[in-house]
Amino acid sequence: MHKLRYGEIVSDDPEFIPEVTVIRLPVYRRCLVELTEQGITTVSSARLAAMAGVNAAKVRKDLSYLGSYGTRGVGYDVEFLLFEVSRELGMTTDRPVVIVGAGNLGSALVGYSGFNDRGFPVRAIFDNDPTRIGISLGDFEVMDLALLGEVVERDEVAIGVIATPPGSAQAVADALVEVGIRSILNFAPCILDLDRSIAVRRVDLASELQVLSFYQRQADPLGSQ
Amino acid sequence: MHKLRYGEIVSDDPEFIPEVTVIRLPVYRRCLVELTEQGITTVSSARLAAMAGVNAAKVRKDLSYLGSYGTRGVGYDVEFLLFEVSRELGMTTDRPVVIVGAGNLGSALVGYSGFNDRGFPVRAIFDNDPTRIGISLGDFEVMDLALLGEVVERDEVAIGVIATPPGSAQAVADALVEVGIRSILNFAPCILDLDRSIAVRRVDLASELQVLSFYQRQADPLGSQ
DNA sequence: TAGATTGTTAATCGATTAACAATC
DNA sequence: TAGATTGTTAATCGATTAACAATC
Repeated sequence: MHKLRYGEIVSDDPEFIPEVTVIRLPVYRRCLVELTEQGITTVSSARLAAMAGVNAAKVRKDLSYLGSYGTRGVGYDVEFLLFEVSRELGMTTDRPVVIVGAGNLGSALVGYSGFNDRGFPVRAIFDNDPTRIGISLGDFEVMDLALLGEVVERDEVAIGVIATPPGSAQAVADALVEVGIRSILNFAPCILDLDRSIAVRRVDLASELQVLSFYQRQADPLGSQ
Repeated sequence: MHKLRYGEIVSDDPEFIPEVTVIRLPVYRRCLVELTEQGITTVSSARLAAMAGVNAAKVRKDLSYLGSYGTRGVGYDVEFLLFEVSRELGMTTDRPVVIVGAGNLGSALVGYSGFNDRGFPVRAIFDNDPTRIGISLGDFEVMDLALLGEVVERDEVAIGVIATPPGSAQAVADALVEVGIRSILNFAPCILDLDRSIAVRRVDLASELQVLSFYQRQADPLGSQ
């Protein structure tokens, strides 16, 4: 079977799911979890759309990429759809995570329960600064980056999180790929140059604030010049 | 003058900049900062594109929304373009920030230097849990959420950051809007229901991991079922 | 002048959404 | 059966990008 690489465009492949749809799947999933908690067993595309903040046609189109999981005249079975979306997102198995960079952000992420709760258990946090190695952060002790390969192999780590300053991010990314990591979540404000087969998601907190700042300036141009 | 609201589509307005372009401006800005640090004074769209990980036509198109700041046959003056992009992003003035929610994530964000460094000084962190109020976090003491309005007015706070569990996020968002905040960065994994005039950016760390998990499952379907 | 590179147009591509037949 | 709602098609909309005249 042909295996899709991250970013590869094969829109006539029957298994192809557009990236914009993939990005919305976690939103739908969260809505379905909420419905389950409320004891609601069936949901229409209109209701799911209202919860997710999108329109109903988009929900139906997005879900149709996964299969025909709805029932005409009725809607979607919440439990079944939640299972299918979770499966599509590869959440039937845990994906262990390591964090590189034990500064403010890394220290926070290592203690962030949202990862563990959703099937992404943190296995270790690394740094290359001798003054940081050995420090205790909750249940973890900051490890020497030199031990990365060992931990990744031992704990079958699937995802590397980069929480270093931008200057070190590329070297860390290369090191992660070197030891076999294929998926990277990058918090450093820089663009990583990696093989197209490596999946990278970037989260840039300052960029988000800058986007808000842009719209604030537009809304009130005089007060902000 | 007609003032653009967040999300309002007025593509024939000569001042209109597509949101996709706005989202890329911080990336270009960071590249320009890097070029400045390297002492490079002129840059072509091709070089800027390579740094930003996009294509040159997109760079030129994006920058053309801001004005004609390049010189044919030469390129863009780095310093001048950096100034113009920064101005467009409303970065000529500081935008004070408050954080609501003093859990793991909020505690980390309050100490994250990336905010302060880029013109978004954190002014306070709030919680409504009596066991957290009064706790010291670096330079800050966790404040009672009841004092939100007072601080926002006194410090002319521009942006509210929500770092609460999803269950409290909507109430916190309503409280922020109530005291005059028009821009919100939401870390809670939920969709906020707010007036369209309020600019909201959502950062969902678990969603990002789920997207990576999706592509990992596609790359290796057998090992991850 | 010759070479380089922008700014912009127009073509292409992909995403969104309205509409409706299928069907529960 | 009548009403509801999906799944999918086709129309629309917007974003990307190739191409090139303008011009430094």
